[in-house]
Amino acid sequence: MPAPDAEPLRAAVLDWFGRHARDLPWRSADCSAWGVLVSEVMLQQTPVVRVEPAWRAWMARWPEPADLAAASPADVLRAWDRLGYPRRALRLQECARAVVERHGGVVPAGAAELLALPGVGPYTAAAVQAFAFGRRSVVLDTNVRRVLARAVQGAALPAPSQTAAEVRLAEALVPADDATAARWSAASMELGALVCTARSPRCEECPIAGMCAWRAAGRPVDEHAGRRRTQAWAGTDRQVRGKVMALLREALGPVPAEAVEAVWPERAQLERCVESLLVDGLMVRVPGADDDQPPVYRLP
DNA sequence: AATGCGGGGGT
DNA sequence: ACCCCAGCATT
Repeated sequence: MPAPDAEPLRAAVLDWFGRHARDLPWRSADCSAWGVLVSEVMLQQTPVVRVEPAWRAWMARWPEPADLAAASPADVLRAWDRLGYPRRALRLQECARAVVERHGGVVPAGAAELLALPGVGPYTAAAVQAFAFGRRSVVLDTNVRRVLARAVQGAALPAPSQTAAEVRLAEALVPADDATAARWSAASMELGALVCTARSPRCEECPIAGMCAWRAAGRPVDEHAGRRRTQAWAGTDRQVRGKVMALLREALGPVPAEAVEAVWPERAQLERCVESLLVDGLMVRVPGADDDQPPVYRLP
């Protein structure tokens, strides 16, 4: 299964990348390693088009780890705005503080040091090594997984969860030298993002259509279809938490309990969500002045 | 290995 | 309506 024709495949993708790579700000030659790390955390489950303006504003406001480390969490959460999963914003600030405390304010280049940072997992650590430091690493995100599933494995889509076999395959395809490996990582991701897309792939524009196992097999349907149930959204705790966070972000000051309760009619669910937001450190409860006065809530 | 965790845009 | 998006932390 490890593609016998790895070299032509890599060459075609790298050549295509040279002509079609997007001009994203975190790819700029003068972007700092911290800028790359910030972009990667923002891009964890949030599309590029929504991250780009947020990243520009964020980096203008807090250009160095020490700047973000010194900010108030409330400001951080407001600047995060609607990027989603606001716990990531808190982790990014914890990450900034860890970089300052453990590494003197300089983003580390080693895999172990990167993985030890809050909010940094296998993907992000590999991405920072490649894109910030030009080092060889195995960058295996949803885009690369899909490209490899189709081109090499002949499947419509990768398995719901990442397998060890996928990591081995990806590893086998990464070029040996640092510079080419880093460029391959960006190129294979970009191909998945722009051409080999999940929904309606543009095979007619694909530089490796001629060597694609999925296309050669007649583009069979997804074998995991039906087993991919999406998480419901309407009425979930995630939706309720999102409403509470939106209220707190937009408020100028502390919010009365009554206003928090107004965002959702089901009392028990709202209480559960408020408690979880408190546990997550995404909000703070300030007791009322009197014992029988209701509390107020604010961002941390 | 499974779950929980936002929010918006494309199809 | 449904699906997807440069995942991570926790259980």
